[in-house]
Order: sequence, then structure tokens, then C-alpha cells
Amino acid sequence: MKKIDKELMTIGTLANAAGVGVETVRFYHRRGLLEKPSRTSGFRKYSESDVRTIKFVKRVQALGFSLKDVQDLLDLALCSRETRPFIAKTCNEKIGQIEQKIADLKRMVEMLREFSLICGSEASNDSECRLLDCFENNWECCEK
Amino acid sequence: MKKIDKELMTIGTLANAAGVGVETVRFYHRRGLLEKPSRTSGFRKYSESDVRTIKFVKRVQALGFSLKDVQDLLDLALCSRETRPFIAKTCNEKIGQIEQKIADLKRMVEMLREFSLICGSEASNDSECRLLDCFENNWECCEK
DNA sequence: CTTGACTCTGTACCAAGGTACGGAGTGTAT
DNA sequence: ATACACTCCGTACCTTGGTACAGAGTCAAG
Repeated sequence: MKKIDKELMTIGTLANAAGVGVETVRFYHRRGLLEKPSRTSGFRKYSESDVRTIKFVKRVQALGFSLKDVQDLLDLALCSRETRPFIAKTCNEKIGQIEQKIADLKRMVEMLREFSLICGSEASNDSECRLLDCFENNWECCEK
Repeated sequence: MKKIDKELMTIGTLANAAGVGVETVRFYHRRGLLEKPSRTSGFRKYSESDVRTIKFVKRVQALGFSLKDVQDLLDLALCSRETRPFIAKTCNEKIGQIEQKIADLKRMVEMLREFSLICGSEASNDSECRLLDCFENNWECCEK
């Protein structure tokens, strides 16, 4: 049976725990998303915190951010007197970007809802129109 | 001077108007995002509606959707009696996806705001913590 | 002390979404 | 009627974010 060290796991165990492939972990090293791990005799050794890092990467990525963006977030490194202004600045930039995206997505949902309501209901007419056209024409093309 | 036809422009004019490269337009043809244009003597001819299509593609794409997703939206083709149920279904699926994304992004913003407030303000302590850790530990690492 | 699962490094490959290039044809202003 | 910008098609190449070997070394159980 394999010896289980609560604190130090090998790359395979880490990958499994984080729900990614071993190659992905190594790729994240190359990209600098994971810091260089301690090694016992050539094998990389990881802790729970690495699992959390990878899960964080995956979560942020799923929100439409690039690995570069994720890196920025991870690099918001220390809460210290010197780094505070930079942290505040970076956070605010990122917040601005995300809020812009949320606003756009909301408009998109509005658009789809309206399209569904007007063009997808039984009451609508039979004019030929596409989502795109409806959007551009403020839905007039679908109304009676 | 080049003859300007209000209704029919060549690929270069289209690309320029839509803010993309000529090659991108041709690529969109290959992908089926733009329908086959009429041709005068071998040259593709486009109308204003093609400009709008490309802008739409770019907008939706910027929200984190793939070209496949964009194609789905564009293919919500006709408001006719037969296509209505399908339109309603597709719209609702897409709405669900987008709302999920919005919810995730909102949580992300919350997280960043809190981090900025706690770790980026003068009042915070000097403990070393990363965004990631703060997130995982419910911000306790940064509090006095 | 061997065996089998695991790890190492390096390089090659993949899909998406373009971008660039070569060689030929077109069209229009002068 | 010629120059020159624009277009055609096909193919090759680029970046991002991984995946997949190959060939060698390592660990731990039996």
C-alpha cells in the first residue's frame, strides 16, 4: 500500500484531488501559476494549498478569464503596508472589467427574453426575422 | 476614386466597417457564420446587414461565448409557426447559461471587493495572505 | 531485490480562432 | 492601356490552453 502523507502528496494525487490531469499541473508550473514545489528525491511534493490553487484557477477560468488574468489575481500576493495601494488598484481594475461583463450579459439576457417572448410565442406573427435582426430593429420586425 | 455602392461593398470595405480583418471575414465564411454572399464577377459583395452580423459575433464572443454558441444564436433563424418551440427552448437554455455566468461573476466581484476592503485598506494588519487564501478562509486571515 | 505503478524531462501534438502569404485575377483612375 | 490597389483561393502559420508520448529514473510492497 502506498504511504499516505497528509501534508505531502505527489503530482498524481494532487491532480486527482484537484480534478485535472497530471500534465495540466506540470503545465501550470511552466506558466508560473503554481510555485515551485519542494522535492524529495526528484519527485515534486504538494500540499492541500496547491489543490486549492488549482481549483481557484479552474473556477476563475470558467468565468471567462485567461490564465494571464488568473495569474494577476494569484499575484495579488501579500497584504502588507507596501503592497496595499497596488492591491486596491488591481482589484478595482478587475472589478470594473467584471462589472462591464455582467452588464453586457444582462443586456444579452434581456434580448433573449424579449426575443423568446415575441418570436417564440403562439401569438406572434409569421414574419421572417432573426435574433440579430430583431435586436438591431428593436424587435419591431416581430410585432404585429 | 472608388465607386461607392451604398448597398454592395467588397470584402475590404466590410471588414473595415466591422472592425475586423479581411481574413477574419473569409474565416467566418468557412465557419458558416456569414452566409454566402452574392458575387459580381468573382468578387464577394456585402450589405450593411453583414456588418451588423460581424459586430454581433464580436459582441457575443466578447461575453465569453464560442463561435459555436454564436452560430446557435444566429441560427435561431425564423419566427415562424414551426420554429417557435425550438426558439423558445434554445433561448431558455442560453438564458440559463448566461444567468449562471452572471451569478458566478457576481460572487467573484464580491470576493474582490471584500479582499480590497480588508487587505487593501490602511486599517488592515500586516499578516501575509493571498487572495486565494483569504477566499478559502473566509477572510479571517486578514482580520485583526 | 524484483516488479509494477508512479514520476521525471523534453518534445510533439491537438483544437479554437484567427493571421499571413504566394501567385493569379480584377477594376478603375489617369 | 497601364499602374496599382484590391480580390481570389489554398495553404501555412500563430497563440492559448492544454494532452500525449518516449525513454529513463524512483518508490514501496511482497
